Amino acid sequence: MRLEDELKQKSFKSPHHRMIVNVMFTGNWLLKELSCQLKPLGLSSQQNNVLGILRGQYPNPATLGLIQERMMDRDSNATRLVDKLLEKGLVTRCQCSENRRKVDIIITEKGLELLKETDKIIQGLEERFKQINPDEAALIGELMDKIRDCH
Amino acid sequence: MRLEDELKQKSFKSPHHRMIVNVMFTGNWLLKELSCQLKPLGLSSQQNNVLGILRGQYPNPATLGLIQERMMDRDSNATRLVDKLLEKGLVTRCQCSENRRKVDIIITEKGLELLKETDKIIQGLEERFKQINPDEAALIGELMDKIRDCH
DNA sequence: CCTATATAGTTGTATATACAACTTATGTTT
DNA sequence: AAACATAAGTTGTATATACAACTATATAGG
Repeated sequence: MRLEDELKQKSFKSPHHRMIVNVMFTGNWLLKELSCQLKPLGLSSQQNNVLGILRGQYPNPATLGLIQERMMDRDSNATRLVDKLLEKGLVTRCQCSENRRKVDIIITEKGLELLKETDKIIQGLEERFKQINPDEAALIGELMDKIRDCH
Repeated sequence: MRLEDELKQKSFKSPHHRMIVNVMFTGNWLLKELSCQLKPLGLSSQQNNVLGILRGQYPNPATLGLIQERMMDRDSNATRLVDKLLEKGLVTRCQCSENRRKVDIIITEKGLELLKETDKIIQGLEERFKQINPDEAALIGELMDKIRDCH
């Protein structure tokens, strides 16, 4: 559906205005599609994001700082996200012996297993977008980079 | 900055995967840019969104239902958003006499004045994206529509 | 009419988010 | 080595969000 129909709005002031609103709207739309599919697994999109980062480090530990700088949404509270994952047994956490200010966080076997499920969800999402061909997908990616490159 | 550098990640599994992550990331990034500029005016982006919808109806009233179906984020609680705007004197609210289940919400003069300020902010944002030319902006808009058009 | 159903908002609650203040540990000066 | 500064996490709190349950009004059927 066109953005104008989604928002029941006749038009936008300029192509740039329409672009800004549409990227925010579509980003949020995508996030909700994803969240809603992750929910049955008991994961929020942010928790899934953290798990993915931990898998990237596996079998090495990650610190909260490392997690934070790689998260999609930097402002959220990594400590409490990790708390949640800990409760579910998806990660382990212990004080780093070399630098006791740091905490070492490692994804567990159970966490890795769960990620296999979420991988399938992401893959399902990708397949849902087959009306977008790979060239277009790449183009969209480049254009997004370009939007953020405005200083 | 490229998405890979933002997230300190080497690569993505496919152009589609990169697209999905990049649209979510960039949408959120845009939202924060906007929110952070609206904050000095004491408005959240959602409150600004509602005010804009009310201006679209002005001088006619809008009901909560109408607001809800036009909001960028439909799941948020329109009642409480309007409460906030009411506290700030930016809207009036009264029971609709023809159908007493409905409430008529109208933007006040003060609300209209404030929107002039937020218009400037949006315009400022648009100008920040001058590295994107109007054709590209239009293209991005169309591609966003296409992403959501996947049934 | 009286009951059932649908509509329009409101309220409650659990969770999440944003931001600032606070600990604790390490590094740096003098 | 004491004092100060910085770094890495944690905690507190106010606000926001998501979802479900609830209230009040209106419409429709028997």
